[in-house]
Amino acid sequence: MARYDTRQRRLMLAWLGRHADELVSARQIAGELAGEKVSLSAVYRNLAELEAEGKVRRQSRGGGREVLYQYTDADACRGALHLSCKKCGRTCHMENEDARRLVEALAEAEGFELDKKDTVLYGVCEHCRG
Amino acid sequence: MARYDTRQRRLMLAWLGRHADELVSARQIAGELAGEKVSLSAVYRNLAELEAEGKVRRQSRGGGREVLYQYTDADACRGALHLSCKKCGRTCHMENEDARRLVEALAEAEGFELDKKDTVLYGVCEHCRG
DNA sequence: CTAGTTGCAAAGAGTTTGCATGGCG
DNA sequence: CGCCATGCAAACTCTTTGCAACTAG
Repeated sequence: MARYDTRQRRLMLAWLGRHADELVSARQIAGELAGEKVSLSAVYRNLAELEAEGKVRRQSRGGGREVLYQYTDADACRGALHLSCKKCGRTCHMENEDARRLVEALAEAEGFELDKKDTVLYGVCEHCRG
Repeated sequence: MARYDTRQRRLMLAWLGRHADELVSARQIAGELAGEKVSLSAVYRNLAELEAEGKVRRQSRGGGREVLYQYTDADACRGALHLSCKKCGRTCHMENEDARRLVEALAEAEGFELDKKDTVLYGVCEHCRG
């Protein structure tokens, strides 16, 4: 995957880098890069590839009415729980120790085995609460 | 909304009642009721109405690749956290007291204000763990 | 030169909508 | 009878795919 370093891929990664951890739609990315002549299909194909590589996470909002992509550092995600802020759209990672404790408490109280990589907690982040 | 009591609506509610708390797709519902001559558009329109009434929750799986509906008792959902089982597809409600504690712990540890009605925790339920 | 990538347009899947018809009250 | 709901097909949106042209290595 991603064997060639193309102009489109480079532009996309550059844009994503400037918007790391934000939730953005495919259309939005294509719109931003339209001036640079990057087609919508290239955006979709590269997003799929980045998702397979674990560099992009795909998630939805509004019960599936909106599909959004998020460029993240894969390492920061390992074993972390995702907290998505409804105000600023950013995602923070719950610290591993806290996450582990939460998962444990859930297993004990409800007998429910939480899958961290599939769940996203929605709410308002520390920064936006001020 | 739902001012008339139609045959289609009655059939849909009956079927949903038999599958309460399960995650089902619109297509699946329409398929089950196809023999009863209920059109796909009626299914969609009634689902939208039920969602507006708070009797059906819409949620997605696989980052938006799948949109599923869930018929729930609105009262049981008040203030509860949803736990969705990836194996049996059922949703259980986390007890209020436990949910409250979790929300509090999250606020304290991460400064994150969890929105219960928007988040769904994925994993494996007590029953399926055996 | 060879193989991965792109662009475009067509194909798909899922969902919504317009309009005439049908059915509840 | 009046108005809401339904069915059907067309319209839409988002995403994927086929294929010829292009380009990185």
